[in-house]
Amino acid sequence: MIQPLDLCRSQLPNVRQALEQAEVLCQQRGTRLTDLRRRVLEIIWNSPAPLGAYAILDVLRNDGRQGAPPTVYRALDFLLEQGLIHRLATLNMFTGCRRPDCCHSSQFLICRDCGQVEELSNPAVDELLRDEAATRQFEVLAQMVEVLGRCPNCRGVAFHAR
Amino acid sequence: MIQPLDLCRSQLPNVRQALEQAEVLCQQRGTRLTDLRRRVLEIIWNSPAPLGAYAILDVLRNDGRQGAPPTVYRALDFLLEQGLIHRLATLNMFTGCRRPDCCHSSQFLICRDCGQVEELSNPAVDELLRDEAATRQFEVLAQMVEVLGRCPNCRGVAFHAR
DNA sequence: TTGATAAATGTTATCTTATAACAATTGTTA
DNA sequence: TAACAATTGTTATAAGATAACATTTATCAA
Ligand SMILES: [Zn+2]
Ligand SMILES: [Zn+2]
Ligand SMILES: [Zn+2]
Ligand SMILES: [Zn+2]
Repeated sequence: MIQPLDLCRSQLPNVRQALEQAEVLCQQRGTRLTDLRRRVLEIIWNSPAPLGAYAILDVLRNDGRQGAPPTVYRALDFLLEQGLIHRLATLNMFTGCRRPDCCHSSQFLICRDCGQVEELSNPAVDELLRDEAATRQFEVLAQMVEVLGRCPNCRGVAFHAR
Repeated sequence: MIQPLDLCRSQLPNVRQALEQAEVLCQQRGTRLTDLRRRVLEIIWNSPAPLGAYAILDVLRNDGRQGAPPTVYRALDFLLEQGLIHRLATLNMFTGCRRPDCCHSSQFLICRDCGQVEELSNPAVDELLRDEAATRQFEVLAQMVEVLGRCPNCRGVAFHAR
């Protein structure tokens, strides 16, 4: 069976890098990046666009592995806890974190057409929201900032456009 | 049957105001705020915390009205289109818009404990995100900014705390 | 090495959120 | 009043997520 997307073990350089970094981080933290968890992370990184839990499950089953939704969601929970992936609330999907080494608040540019996601980490956004919260004596626990739109590719922005 | 929350036609001043404003806006726009749509808006405004679609459906059925999920979702779609309500992606819930008259991007402070929501509309946040997007030639279609945390009440912030 | 314990995964069932498809009703206009 | 469009009712189902318990695997002390 041929996969429509390249979700097999293609091992693009950035994917290998992400996996290696995850390995190191988990070792440092004393947490266990098991086969299943590593594979889920790999599936997410191999996808050009964020994936939903059930899409991940499909790939796992294609691997020949047994599993049901909890299998995937537990792996995702671990990866979220470790900051190795992010959940996109507007899409109910998951995407690999570009900076899993440092705790950060991020903003996402999500292309409506091709699904590609860009992860930003602009401290000014974070500060602005913290200021607004502080003014109202509101304690911030988490931020979700997602911008939906169209990426340059899907807009057909000319190559020479500065 | 007694309602746990005050979701009946309590007609708090701000609720009445919101409904009247919705009426006016729809008239100006030539859109139809039908009984069902008005009632759904009223249910949302009567609730101290945002409501899910199925919670709204429960109230409608308590009204003695017939209905199924599509009944509610269609009304919600209309209210969203008209900018009379917002959808909170992190909660899958809906809350009344505080400024339905003018198009705006908003930020939400959502209390994890009591569910209360504060709607902000800080243009600086909007601009910052637009700038980031523009830098990357990304066309912005919608923004979702939700801050999860704890409100002053739930933190037990002292009354005299400046 | 073995037994006890904790952690991770498998499995079944169920819950929540959302939509597709089509029928019936209501409103609008010619 | 007939024709048409918009709204609502109805049934069924898709999609996302979790609860509860069984089984397996890893860890560690004896
Ligand atoms: Zn990140
Ligand atoms: Zn795109
Ligand atoms: Zn608003
Ligand atoms: Zn609170």
